[in-house]
Amino acid sequence: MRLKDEQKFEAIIRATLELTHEKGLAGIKMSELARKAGIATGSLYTYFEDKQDILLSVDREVRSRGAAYLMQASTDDEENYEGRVKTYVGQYADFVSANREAILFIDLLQRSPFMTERSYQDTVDQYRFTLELVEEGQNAGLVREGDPEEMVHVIDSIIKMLIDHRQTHLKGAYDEEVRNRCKEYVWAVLKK
Amino acid sequence: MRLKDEQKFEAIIRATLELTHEKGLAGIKMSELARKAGIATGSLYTYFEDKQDILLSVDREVRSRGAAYLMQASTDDEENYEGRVKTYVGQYADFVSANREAILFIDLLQRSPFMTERSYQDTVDQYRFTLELVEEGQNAGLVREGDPEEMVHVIDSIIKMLIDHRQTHLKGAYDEEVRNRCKEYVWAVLKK
Amino acid sequence: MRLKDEQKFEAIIRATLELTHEKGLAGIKMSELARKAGIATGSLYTYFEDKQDILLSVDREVRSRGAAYLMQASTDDEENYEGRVKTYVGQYADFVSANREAILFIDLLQRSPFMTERSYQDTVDQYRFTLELVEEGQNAGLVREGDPEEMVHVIDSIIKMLIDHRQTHLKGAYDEEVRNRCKEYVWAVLKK
Amino acid sequence: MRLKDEQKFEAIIRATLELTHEKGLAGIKMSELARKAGIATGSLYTYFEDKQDILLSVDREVRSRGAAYLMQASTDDEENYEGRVKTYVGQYADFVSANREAILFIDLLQRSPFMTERSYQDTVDQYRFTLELVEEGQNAGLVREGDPEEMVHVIDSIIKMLIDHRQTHLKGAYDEEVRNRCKEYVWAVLKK
DNA sequence: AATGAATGAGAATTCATTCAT
DNA sequence: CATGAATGAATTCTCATTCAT
Repeated sequence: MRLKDEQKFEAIIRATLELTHEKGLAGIKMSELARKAGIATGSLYTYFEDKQDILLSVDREVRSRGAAYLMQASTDDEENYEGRVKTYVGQYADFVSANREAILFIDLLQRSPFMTERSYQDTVDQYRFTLELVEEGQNAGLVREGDPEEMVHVIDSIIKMLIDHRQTHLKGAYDEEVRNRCKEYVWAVLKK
Repeated sequence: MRLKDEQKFEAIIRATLELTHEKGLAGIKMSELARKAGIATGSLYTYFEDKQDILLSVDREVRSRGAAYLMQASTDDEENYEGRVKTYVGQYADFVSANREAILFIDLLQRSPFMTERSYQDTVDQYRFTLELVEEGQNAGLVREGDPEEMVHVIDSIIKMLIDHRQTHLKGAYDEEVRNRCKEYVWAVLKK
Repeated sequence: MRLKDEQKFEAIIRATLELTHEKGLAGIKMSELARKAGIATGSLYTYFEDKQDILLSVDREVRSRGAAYLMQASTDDEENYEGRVKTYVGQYADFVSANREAILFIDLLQRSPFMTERSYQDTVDQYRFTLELVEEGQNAGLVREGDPEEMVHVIDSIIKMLIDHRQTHLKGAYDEEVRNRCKEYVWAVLKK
Repeated sequence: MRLKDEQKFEAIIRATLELTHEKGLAGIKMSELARKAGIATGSLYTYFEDKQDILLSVDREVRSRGAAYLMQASTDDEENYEGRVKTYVGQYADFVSANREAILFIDLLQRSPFMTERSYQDTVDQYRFTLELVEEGQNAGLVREGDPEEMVHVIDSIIKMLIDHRQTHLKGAYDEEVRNRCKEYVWAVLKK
């Protein structure tokens, strides 16, 4: 797998995300996928075992890229907690905006029959940094009591909804304004 | 269509929601759907034009039932605004919990090859009551400034996330505790 | 079969002919046939065994009516042979015009898989009168030499074509003019 | 469509004509058609959209070949008009005899649920040469008066009937004798 | 008898996967 | 390796026939 052409591998991933965005998981046909990736149908099988392999590989790839991004998100030099949270939320919002297709893909795959097993741990790992930020706030008495994990999910859903709503329903572009609203709403939920 | 038996119509809708929950949209086979609904495969075509017609009809049906439920939700005799919001959120949470399959279905259908077009208006109608509640709060100076429609979506996503997280990740049943947390988080987002 | 309602039997025959005219044999659906005949689908099976039985029955019925008509065609009191031929052709043309649907039906059924066997004799019987008229002319030295049976078929096809062409392509009604042209062309073929 | 193999396209057309001849239009099954054409069922869909597309394509193909044949039919070096007509009728009869399946197919397709619309023009084009020959004869005072188009149809039906009668009813082969009879009968109809 | 919904065998169609070029 | 036509198993859909009302 993935012998010669790293570029084609990339193209297939991109095509999968685009196609999922357009027609959902159920709408992915190997022939269309190939066309979108600019290769022949048969060539898909040079890079991947079968259809499920493509989907799971895209999932893996996209998750690891997301984790990498969130890992390197820095909040260090901010003085107070609220500021650090907002900085982080801003970064997270940027990431979500830049990776809407990937996020949708993961979301759909999660609840699909293609997903045989998916360790819950994966998801936890991904949110480790956010989780720690929330727990720190709780320890400092700045954040409301409650299951931090649940709170992370709520935060996550708020940010995704704000960005999706802006782009899908209002046809507007992601901008500083949405970014700030993410910060506001998240902080409203967190603060004691 | 739908000549004889209202019960069969119902059975098909129920079977569609169950099957979608179990295997995703792509996993719906007419034969299995018929078996689950307790009728012959061919009979599906007595009630519906084709597969897409089934899915779009289920979508329509489920949406209109949701809208009907939310319309009749009463908050009248509560004295103060906060109390009325929380009563409403509680009812909303009950509804979401009782209709998870339907909500998943709508969500998946949205991005699927079966969905040709979907007027945004549909969604707005559904949220009319919630929208009015938010606007009332803003007029009374009790709710934060901001696009009320966006706020409604945020509220919606918070409630759905809380319930989904409890049931999917924590394998817990929906109960008074989750219900209360919905109220808390929503109020935190709304209040000035 | 054909117990109570002779009228329904008639209606089914008429519906079959109409439907065949509109969509050909391949386009006959039991449900549509029933609707056109003004009865329920299931009722077709009260009058006929199955689909093939309908088609063969219609064939039998229509043929026997045609034969009856042609049998009673009279040419007796005309003085000369040419006049008798033309009188007969006129009557035959009237018949063809009045029974276009039935004639088309027989024609299509002839070459269809529904027609398991069809004794050649049937056809010959039908044309007996015409045949005798031709043979009489040959014996009197008024008609060209040649296989009389073949000649009858040629005459038949000329008349049908003239009437069909007028009605189908020219959208015109059958009238004295076409009737006369039938006589002319037929006599041109026959006369020595 | 029709990307690779012109031969397969040909095979499908041939198979369609054969199958129609054997079992009628209603008897054409995609699976059988594929078997007869020597390809897999699914491959039919590489060359054609669906069943209707096959039938209409065969119709188009067969008509255009017929038109091409009749176009190139030469009558040039014959001295007199009668001779030229007879030469042409002979060629026409050869063509009809060699293409009975195609002619049957067109005839059946005409009145079938597959035929949506069929411009009358198509047929006229096909007969252009015959038409001109008749008109020439009329102008020279050698051919009877009358609508030339109608006359062409009559001629056409005579030739088809003669050949069909010989082959179907008399089980005889097409030969010089039938060919000559075609000439005789047609000339009898035309000549003034 | 009449009705028309229900049935399911069978035909049409789709599409992941293979394979000859 | 790349290609895209070919394959046929799996699925959707049709419709003659049956049957409960």
